[in-house]
Amino acid sequence: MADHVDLVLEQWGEQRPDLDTSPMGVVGRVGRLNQLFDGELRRNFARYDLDRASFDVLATLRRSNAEHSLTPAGLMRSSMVTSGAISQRLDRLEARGLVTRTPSETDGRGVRVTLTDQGLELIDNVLPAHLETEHQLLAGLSKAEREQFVDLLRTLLESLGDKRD
Amino acid sequence: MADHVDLVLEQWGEQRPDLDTSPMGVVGRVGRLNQLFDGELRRNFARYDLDRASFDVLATLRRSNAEHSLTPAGLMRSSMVTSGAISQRLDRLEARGLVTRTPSETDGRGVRVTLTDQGLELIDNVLPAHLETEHQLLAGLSKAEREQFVDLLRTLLESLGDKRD
DNA sequence: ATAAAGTATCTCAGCGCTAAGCAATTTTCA
DNA sequence: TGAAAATTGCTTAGCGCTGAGATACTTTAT
Repeated sequence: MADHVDLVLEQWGEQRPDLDTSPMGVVGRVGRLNQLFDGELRRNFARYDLDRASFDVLATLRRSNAEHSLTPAGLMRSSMVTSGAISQRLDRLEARGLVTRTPSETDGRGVRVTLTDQGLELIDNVLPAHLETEHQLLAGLSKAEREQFVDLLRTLLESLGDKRD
Repeated sequence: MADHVDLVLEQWGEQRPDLDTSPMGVVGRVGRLNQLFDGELRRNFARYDLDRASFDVLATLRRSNAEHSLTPAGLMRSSMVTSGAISQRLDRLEARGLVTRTPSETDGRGVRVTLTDQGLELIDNVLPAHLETEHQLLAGLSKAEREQFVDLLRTLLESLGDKRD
């Protein structure tokens, strides 16, 4: 009947009854949920010597096209981190032989990042367990509730300018 | 009609039509939403030389009780970070004169963290703008949708063991 | 009374990210 | 065409967090 954020809002009601702290009920819960998700997902990744950052790169390459390749800029847009973070992620993955970097043929500045056979094998091995974990994380919601939830999340994301890039 | 995650799911549908990737529609959006929230909130905090971590500590102390004090362990439970992180956060806040650390009178191991007058003034100054920012971040949802959203978030958090501590 | 287990807090090495800045290349547009 | 602006990818200093471990104190159990 009550989660941690309910307690937080009660406390605000006592100490600062003049403020409308209800927005925290949403923003706070989204942050907390994200942290709980993250902790649970990390356990799976660790079994393959992966973290969420590496997984994101490998998964993005895997789904992008049949060649499993993309530019660093493309990876950056998809993952919402800075270009420096992408460079470093690629350094690590390249050192492990999971991706390769080759110069673009059409753009002298560009690089093409491609999943190696080993990288492809790894991500395809991780994926089923990852999806099963995510599935279990959502077990507390009925199918109808999950759909409702997705609709609300999408509405909010769109209102904040989240786009298909 | 479509956000970034819709594109992601389309791509998975093309490259791995055998997998049920629908859980990503929830988990991915929660992560993305959290990052968008975070970026927007940071702008406000920066105006007061704060980050989200410092704000969380100050706000937790502010709402906890009339003395605005708590133990490091209490702060840790509330914020979902490790004890090391709390120690370092307190180091910074103490150096800025926003909180004090005094030995507990009843427990030789314990410490009581208290908001200074300056800390109290700062957090009370930041709060209204912070709430206004959060309010605007949620402007894309109607009142009814927001309530629905909160209910779903709470249901999910409870199912994951989120408690009132 | 005392040993063992538990708790509270802190320290620190290692890690990944950001922010700022750089070099190289491509695009824009007067 | 040529200069300015934009884009691409990289480097690096600085920062905050985690994870492991240390210290000191308290509680539990015998």
